[in-house]
Amino acid sequence: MPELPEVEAVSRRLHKQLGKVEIVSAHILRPRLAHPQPPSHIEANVRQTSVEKIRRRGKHILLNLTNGMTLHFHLGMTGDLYVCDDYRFRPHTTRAWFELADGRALIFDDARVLGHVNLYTAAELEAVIQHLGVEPLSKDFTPEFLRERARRSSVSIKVFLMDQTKIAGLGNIYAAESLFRAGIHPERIAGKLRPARLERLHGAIVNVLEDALQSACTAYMRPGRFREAESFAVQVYGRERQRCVTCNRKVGRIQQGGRSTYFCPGCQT
DNA sequence: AGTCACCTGATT
DNA sequence: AATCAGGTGACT
Repeated sequence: MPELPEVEAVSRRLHKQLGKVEIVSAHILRPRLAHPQPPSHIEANVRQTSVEKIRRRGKHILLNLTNGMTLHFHLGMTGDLYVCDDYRFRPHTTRAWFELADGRALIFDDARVLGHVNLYTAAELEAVIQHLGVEPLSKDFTPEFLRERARRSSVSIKVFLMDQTKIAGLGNIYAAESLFRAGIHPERIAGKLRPARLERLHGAIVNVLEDALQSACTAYMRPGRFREAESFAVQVYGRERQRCVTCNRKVGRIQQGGRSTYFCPGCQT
């Protein structure tokens, strides 16, 4: 599920749903999620607080609590975070939940249990997120920034794009889609790309993320039905052996850093 | 810089 | 039964 656009949509939905309701209790059903903190640390310290502010940084969701601490979530591959109207009807894949004073519940739903939930002081939080790179939808993300960061990198551009310490929030799907839109082969070495190509890539990243954010927001705001027409239109991801939407050649798949990369051997050079 | 382990569920 | 998965950190 979640790369930057989906995580942003989850944050916005949460902002809408949550309001200033008191948290009555916390239940960490899978201790691994809170590792290395013991679940009791969260359970003991969130009760009788409420959420003051909701922020996103990269793929991380940060809930500032009224007691000065921050509830930190990372959704991993399959995580989702939302308010359920009745805590008694939480789904089977609920891995942590927070009972709210109005009878509702904040649910952390994560089939694969690869996500994280932690409770941090300001200093602890800083240590966790300080390594993150630029926000790609902020003013700080410029073609010059991308050029500077790519310059000394000897990894493939696909692996570079997924490095959270360089750009925070791109994952496997949108990295592949950005490279397709920019016409760049995923195995090109980041540091060897010419400025003009990096500039095109910069534009492609911003466009892909804006499109995907739009889609994610409309999709996530409707509980239940997902509207096909509004979902992000992938052009290469998951389309191995299907025809390229532009040149009609067959989309290929390779392995990079243990992940599948989809690309068009005709359009991406 | 590449591989693996962490988990579970959906799909082939 | 085997393979695949939108992530990340810890290992060679």
